[in-house]
Amino acid sequence: MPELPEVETIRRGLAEAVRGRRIVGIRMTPAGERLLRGVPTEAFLARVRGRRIDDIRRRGKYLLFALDDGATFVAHLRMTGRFEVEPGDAPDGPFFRAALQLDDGRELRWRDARRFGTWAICDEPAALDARLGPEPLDEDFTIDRLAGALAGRRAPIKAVLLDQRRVAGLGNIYVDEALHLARIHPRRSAGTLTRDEVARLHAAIRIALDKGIANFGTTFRSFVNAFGGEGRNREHLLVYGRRGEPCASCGTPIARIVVGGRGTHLCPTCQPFDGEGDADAGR
DNA sequence: CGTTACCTGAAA
DNA sequence: TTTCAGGTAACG
Repeated sequence: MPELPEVETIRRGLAEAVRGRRIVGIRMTPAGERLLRGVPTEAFLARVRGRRIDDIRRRGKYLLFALDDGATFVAHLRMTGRFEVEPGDAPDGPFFRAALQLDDGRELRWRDARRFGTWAICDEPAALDARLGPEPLDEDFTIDRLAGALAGRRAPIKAVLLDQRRVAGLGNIYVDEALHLARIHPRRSAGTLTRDEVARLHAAIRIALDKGIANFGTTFRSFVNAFGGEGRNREHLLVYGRRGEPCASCGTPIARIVVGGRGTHLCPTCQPFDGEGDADAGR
């Protein structure tokens, strides 16, 4: 479900709703235990009970709750995880797995149909940097930095952009959108991009992500913000989920192919496969 | 490097 | 009934 813009949207909502609150307890369902990946609920509770949430940050697609003892509660929503802040007496609703109880009677509730999401306590959140590439919206994400991440890679550009160690926060939707904006075919071998193409891609990544944030995220299935509201970026997408619809630039029907095992949307006219080999719009 | 597994619901 | 799903880690 969530890529950088969706996680950022949730982060902003959570910052508004729960910053400064203390965690007074936890509710964990049997299906929710998997969240902790083997850490006993009691051990997790011992780390968070009584702690004040001083800040909510984001790194890539991770949500980081800075606690008042210096520890960090790290959550990843994977495909279908949701965080919503609700009154403690509201119904749990579908896919409810766990909740952190707050000192004002509300709860930070976790719902996750597919149960891929994870919760952890981390004493050294900087360790995430070893596994994650640069933040694409930060100053230090330069054209050179992107060029370095792509250099020598033979994998399709789309696969490289989805690799969180190269650039953090991009997922299937925004990669397709960025490649379309940059007029680059998703199957182009990453290392073959010209300097001009890398520069276009660099700008396109930021445009696609900024737009997603400005529209409060893209809701295709399960994404909702911290208050249960849907994002409105879906109607602004240029290619993702628009198979068969005319390209806004040239009118050619948007194609859907598979790249790196992922459904991939592109305009075969605006994004010709001219980098190597022969044109291949279909497939 | 590509493929599979992890789960389960929703859509085709 | 079958296919697909916005993510990632673990395979071979």
